Amino acid sequence: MSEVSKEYNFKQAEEKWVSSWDDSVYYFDWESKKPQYIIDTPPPYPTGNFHIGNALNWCYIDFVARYKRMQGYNVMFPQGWDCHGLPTEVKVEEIYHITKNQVPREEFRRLCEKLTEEAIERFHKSMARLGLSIDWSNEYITMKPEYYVKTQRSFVQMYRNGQIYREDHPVNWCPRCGTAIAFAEVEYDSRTTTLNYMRFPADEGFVEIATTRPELLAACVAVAVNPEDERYRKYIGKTVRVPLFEYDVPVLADPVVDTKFGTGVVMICTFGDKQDVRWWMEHRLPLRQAIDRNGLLTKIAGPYSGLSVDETKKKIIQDMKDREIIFRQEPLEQNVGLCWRCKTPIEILSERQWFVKINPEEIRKTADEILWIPPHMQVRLNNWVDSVEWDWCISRQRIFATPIPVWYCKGCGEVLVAEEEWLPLDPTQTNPPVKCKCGCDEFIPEKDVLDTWMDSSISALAVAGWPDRKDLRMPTQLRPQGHDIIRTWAFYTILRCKSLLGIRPWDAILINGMALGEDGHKMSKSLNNFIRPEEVFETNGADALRQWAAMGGSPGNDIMFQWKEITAASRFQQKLWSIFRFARPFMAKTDGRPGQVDRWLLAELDRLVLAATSFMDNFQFDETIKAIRAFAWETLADNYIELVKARLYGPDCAEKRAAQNTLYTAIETLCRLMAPIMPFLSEEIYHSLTGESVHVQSWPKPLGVAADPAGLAVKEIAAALRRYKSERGMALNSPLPGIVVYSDLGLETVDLRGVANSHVESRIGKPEVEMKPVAVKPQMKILGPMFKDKSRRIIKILSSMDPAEVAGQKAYGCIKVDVDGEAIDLPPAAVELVVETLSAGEAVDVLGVGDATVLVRK
RNA sequence: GGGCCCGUGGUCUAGCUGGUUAUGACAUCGCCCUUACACGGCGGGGAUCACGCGUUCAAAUCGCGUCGGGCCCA
Repeated sequence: MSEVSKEYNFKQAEEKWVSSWDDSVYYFDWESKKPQYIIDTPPPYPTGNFHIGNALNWCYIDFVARYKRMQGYNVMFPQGWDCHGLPTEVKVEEIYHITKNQVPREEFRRLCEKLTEEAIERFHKSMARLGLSIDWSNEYITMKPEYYVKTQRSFVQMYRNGQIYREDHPVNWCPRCGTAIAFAEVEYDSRTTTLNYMRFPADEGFVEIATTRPELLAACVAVAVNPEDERYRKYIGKTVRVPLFEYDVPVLADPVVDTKFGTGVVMICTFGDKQDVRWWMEHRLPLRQAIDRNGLLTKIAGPYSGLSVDETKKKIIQDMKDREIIFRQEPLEQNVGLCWRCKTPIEILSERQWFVKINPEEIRKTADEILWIPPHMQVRLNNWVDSVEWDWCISRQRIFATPIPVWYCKGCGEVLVAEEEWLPLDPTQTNPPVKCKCGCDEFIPEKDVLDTWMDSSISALAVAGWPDRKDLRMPTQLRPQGHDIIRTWAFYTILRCKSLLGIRPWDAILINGMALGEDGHKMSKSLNNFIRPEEVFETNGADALRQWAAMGGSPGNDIMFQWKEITAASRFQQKLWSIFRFARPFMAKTDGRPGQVDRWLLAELDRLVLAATSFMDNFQFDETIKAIRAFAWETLADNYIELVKARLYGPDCAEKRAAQNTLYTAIETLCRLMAPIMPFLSEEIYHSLTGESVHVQSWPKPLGVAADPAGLAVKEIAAALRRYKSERGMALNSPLPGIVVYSDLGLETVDLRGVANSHVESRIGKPEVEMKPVAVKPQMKILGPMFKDKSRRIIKILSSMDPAEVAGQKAYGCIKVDVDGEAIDLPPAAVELVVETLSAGEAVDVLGVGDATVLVRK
């Protein structure tokens, strides 16, 4: 038998298994008769590196995937890459010092693809090192034609179904990125701006208006007042004159106008903010676009045209001050919409864009069919759905994204949407194979591309075999994701799946929290609280990081990265290793009939199996790992192994074989229970024990061993004897002069001898010592429901009674109490007694352990 | 301004469909090198479960309010 090192060499073991495991055992089997379990895994954005937050998310997924596989499911744990989008474009522009328009489209796209491929390679390495059981036969890469053909087909189908349309509509616009963005991509930040008070000439005198955006003066299409506002009632229906630009706009009445803000008169521009859009639509106002796609003022801004928003603001304020149009200014805290990517303030422009219809009712109903873990996360989705005002703008004026498969006829302007069989294609590279209805065969390609969420929101469909497989596997079983993308990825996926197939995308959605740094803040490089998974792989290994993820608490909670958790995880691994090292020479599958102590251990093991199964079924990974640790460390190592050591060291006999067999069963089962959370150490031990991989084994089932109270009693007596020695300063291996154990259970003494290091006698019954009841402990659990409001009185009376008297009555089967003259009978279970054992002989110590009594000769 | 989550020993955390002595980890104190493990063993100390009111025989757990922290949205 080869040497087993004293310390568990996690690095050597983990690296060995990473390079020798055969990934094909994790492949989804499309032909299998087993029940399917498809996980709609997040396709990460391949920029930068795999970070701790990813690791947390993927640990959850891997726990579930491995567990379900062992439970006999045909599991699919696919891995996608959400490649397209602005961050990669921006990175390419940085690296090559170019802008997207300085190189041909195809060239720019190629540079983006190259950068993405490199990132995917890095992610692959980290993921393998973390021990993820990914099904690489189901990898998808959204920038590849094999995937984006699906995105394009989904576009075409939704267009034909009337769920996608093209229209002039206000959109959020990022002037820096030069593209439209969706609301989900707008974030808000509080900034101090200036509220400018200015005078608009009216028929009689002036109307005073307060605005934060004087640079939009040329876009003013109306002013509005509250109809209840006495001050301005006379102006309603009349016009006022826009200063500087000298044209008239109507004065509208709208109850939304806040009479207490500014002067109570608001300028409506197209468009300063979302509220302007609402008013513009409601009152059917004209459009005056003063800002263009580059964030510069248009020609309607007269002298300011061609200037940026900031320049205009400065200049126009000065001009209006000079002419005494602006008569007052004050600072104001205001929330500004920013582009999520580059933090540039967004503008709202009216643009001809492509939109996906949003039906809030349908999304809410579909979300109700999904199991949300934890449930309150569904509220976040509902809040978002309720706040949606416009349809989803899906066209982007960028390059690195899925092309919109559309052309416009040069002759008649007719929109030509590609047929599904023509796909995949890029209209800027390919002409349609048909002529337009008008006979013209010249087309203008659609240069806009699709929002990246159009790619990733069909991930569930794509992995389940849509659109080509006849045996489409929808709905999938699980969507794991973070709570930060509920309003985007979860929302869009539900929307698209419902629109395309009319069903829910998943049976359940499991939300993980964010990984926080040790200081409790979100991990970021700028806060210097950033830990890379690779660091942990080096110092403590992947299993330790996985245990941290499991220990983090209930799903959905943000969890802090803590080195002490990693250290604790490593210690547990070392403990398991020591257990294995000790047990290895003894473990064997033999015929020994289990004794009382063995049966106790096996019953505890059954309890662990049942608990772990229920925890895993409910995604309570923290409870699972805690239960495993408690069993391995306390039950198995500190109690069972200490008890059976003497038997194992002794010569071959039935009792020894029973212990050998029990030890084998316990460790073999433990490995299978640990396999989803600690795949490396479990494999290391299991493989050495059986020669097989633990990852193709089944999840343990209880053996059906009934708990034997005698085994538990022996374990407790052993603990009491160890304590007895410890308290008297005796070495734990020093012999006690002699022990007699009294119990009605007929206790086996074989293991007590090893603990006492002396002869142990077991007798039935009670010893000749006085057992004196000294206190009565009322059992509220029983008394409360039985006697309700009387229970408080009963407790008082019980505590005033002689404990010996109560003990006597309890033994008799009924405790009589007198409550204010009323005689009440209590069941024996209503009280427990605290018993003090008094030594009768002079040379004996008496230990009361449960129902057993131990006499220790002095 | 609205919604959601959270506030438990020094630190982090479990429990929260109400019912013995409130879970675990780390830290801390005492004793112990007992032939798997000192990254160990045995034992101990440490919590008015944020605060207030209420419901109840009984509240960390349910309700209302206050304060504090976080997230999402306007």
